[in-house]
Amino acid sequence: MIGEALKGHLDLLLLTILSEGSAHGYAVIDSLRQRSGGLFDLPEGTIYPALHRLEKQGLLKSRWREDSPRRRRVYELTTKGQQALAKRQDEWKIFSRAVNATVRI
Amino acid sequence: MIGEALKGHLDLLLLTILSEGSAHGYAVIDSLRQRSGGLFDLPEGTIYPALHRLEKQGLLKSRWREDSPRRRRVYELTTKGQQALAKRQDEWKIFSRAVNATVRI
DNA sequence: CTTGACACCTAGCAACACTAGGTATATCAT
DNA sequence: ATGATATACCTAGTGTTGCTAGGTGTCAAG
Repeated sequence: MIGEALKGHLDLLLLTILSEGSAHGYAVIDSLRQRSGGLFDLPEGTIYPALHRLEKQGLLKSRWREDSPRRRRVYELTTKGQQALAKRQDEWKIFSRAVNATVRI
Repeated sequence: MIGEALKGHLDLLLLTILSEGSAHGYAVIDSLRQRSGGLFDLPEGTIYPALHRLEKQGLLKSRWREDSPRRRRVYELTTKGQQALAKRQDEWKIFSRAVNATVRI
């Protein structure tokens, strides 16, 4: 990635992906890579702890999917997670606008 | 500020401010507050260490301005700092575009 | 049967913004 | 005079975070 740029914005990305349907960790990594045009090619050591953190905060809930050939932990947004997503979207808009205003782009 | 959102983007802001003329720390804080519409109201404990860091990296150079009533350390961009600014601007564009693409704003 | 993709996990690290304290000078109101 | 406020600088320590680097195990392809 680009240094420390992602810090503080990863939650928004994860919540966004999961707002469009439940998914397991590895699939989230793929989605992020595809939707960002390859920029967000994040290591597992970034994604898994982040998902655990979000679940701990009550924004996600997970279950083991046993019917698939491989064991997978599938995450989905909680109601609280949906509200958090809306808030993070607002914060991103405000933040990016403020950066653009400061940098004059 | 908004949590950890600023992390990794502060250098871009500081280099931008100083690219438009030399300034001392306190003035930089004011500029950031004004240009961001009040959002970037950053504490001195954020600004001063950041300026020191940038100077250590050779992107800024500073001198004590003695002719003003108060002692002030005035910073200005080096050539290396100008190049770094251009790079940070590119990175910000790429990053914000990728976030917007992922979030679909 | 070994290589690689899939799929999960975590301890420890490095970087960063920030808190909370400090020093000192100038200005303004009481 | 004097206390308060704004200006102007500094830094040790903290908390959060993304990432590195290691690990386990399954499955398909060569």
